[in-house]
Amino acid sequence: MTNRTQRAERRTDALSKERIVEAAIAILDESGESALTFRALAARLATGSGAIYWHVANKDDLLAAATDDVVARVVTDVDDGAEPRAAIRTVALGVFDAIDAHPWVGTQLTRAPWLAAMPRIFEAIGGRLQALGVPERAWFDSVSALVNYILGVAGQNAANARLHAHGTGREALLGAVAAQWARLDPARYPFVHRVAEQLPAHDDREQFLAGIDLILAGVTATLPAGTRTGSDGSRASRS
Amino acid sequence: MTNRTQRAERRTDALSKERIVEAAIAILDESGESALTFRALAARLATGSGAIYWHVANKDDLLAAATDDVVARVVTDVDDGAEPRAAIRTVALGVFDAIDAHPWVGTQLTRAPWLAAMPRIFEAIGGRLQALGVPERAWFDSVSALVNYILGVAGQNAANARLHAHGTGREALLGAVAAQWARLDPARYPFVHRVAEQLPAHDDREQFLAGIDLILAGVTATLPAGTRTGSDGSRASRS
DNA sequence: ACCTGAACACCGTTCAAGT
DNA sequence: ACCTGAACACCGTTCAAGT
Repeated sequence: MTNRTQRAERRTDALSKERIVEAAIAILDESGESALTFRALAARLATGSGAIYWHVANKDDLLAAATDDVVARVVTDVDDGAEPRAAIRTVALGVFDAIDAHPWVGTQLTRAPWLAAMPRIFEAIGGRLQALGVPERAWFDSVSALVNYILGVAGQNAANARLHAHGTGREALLGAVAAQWARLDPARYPFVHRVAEQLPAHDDREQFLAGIDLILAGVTATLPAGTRTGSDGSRASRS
Repeated sequence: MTNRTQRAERRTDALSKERIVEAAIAILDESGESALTFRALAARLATGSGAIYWHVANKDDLLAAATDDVVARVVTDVDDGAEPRAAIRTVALGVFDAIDAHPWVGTQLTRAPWLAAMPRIFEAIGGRLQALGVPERAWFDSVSALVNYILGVAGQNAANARLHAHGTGREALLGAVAAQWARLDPARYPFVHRVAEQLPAHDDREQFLAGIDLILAGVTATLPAGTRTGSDGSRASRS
């Protein structure tokens, strides 16, 4: 009987998967992916490194749980009544911003795409494709295209953030890449030369959205005749 | 004088960055990313681990060189006279197949996108967008969309390959994911449920191409009026 | 100039021992 | 049932010492 109440009144500092994941996210956000070690985690939780293994299978399991935590927060609260294309843009931007705030999420998403976070993204986007009038046989290819694009950007941003952590600022990084591209043989890399000029000034978030709009334009263009409704979503948004 | 000829007649087993990269690729292909250690590399090259550091800055440098090696082979030999859309598909498929054959390339490409391999892909695809009539202000966003999509798929494939290495076969993996998706609450994940059925039967390569076609359809759809030529590349290819 | 290999400062993970 | 922390089997990287 007393056991019962004791368990209910469990001290808040008792170890649990939730508290471990929470601490892991804090370390990842504060100090980056390389700072998350079982020793650092144990120190922050004031326990032994072995204790963590009682609640978590291994480091991959821990990272998967942390990633799912962040993604779940983003994907769920999107207005259900919104126009499908707008809703897809909102979801995609949500994932983009989440990775901007937690770059390690980008790394995880591209390394372990089958984890719990993935169905969340699939559902959030896929449901809207359906509403858009995309025929069922094209569903899978269409979500897949959008999600793979999002994951590609996620990986890039995470990689850039890794450099930022090493001291390089965003401008310095873009400048260095632009300079490297400008140094390539113009005869063999004419296109890269032209694009290099646009690189330092471009806005990551705007370019991300432009890509989403491009894919949505493709989805709309391949819609069965007579189903097309609303704008084609290809307008370059400037806000 | 004798030094001169001696250097020219250097034994083929002398250490060099090329030989190190070659050995690294062999280890990566034969035994996967986790098998590439400086100790294993030193053993294969019959030298000390420290010797490798004379020719290579660190492990990242080594992986970047190995990746560039593989990508360079793929991207260069694409027919220059081909129709732009067909050429883009060829380049994309080349990268896809390279990652299929060397999954570790996918990991690297998504982790270090600014490396030497990236301008190669940008040029190969961007040049064709130009030929397609895409206006200059849309170049950057368009290549970026295509390349990010390719990188997204690259990451996925690499992740899947990591599982394959751990013993799980492709069918078993797809089956497990499909089963996991089918177990989700149908009320909250209706779309995922429907798509789960298509998952085990789908062809990765075809789906990849479908995504490329979707983006190309979007590029075509947003082309200035009067510029559109040829097919819109949106045909769902079944072979 | 280039190579050797022991040593350093770490990791993730395990496990006997405790409560 | 849960926690402790030393120990194990690794890593990437460095560096004095060799040739």
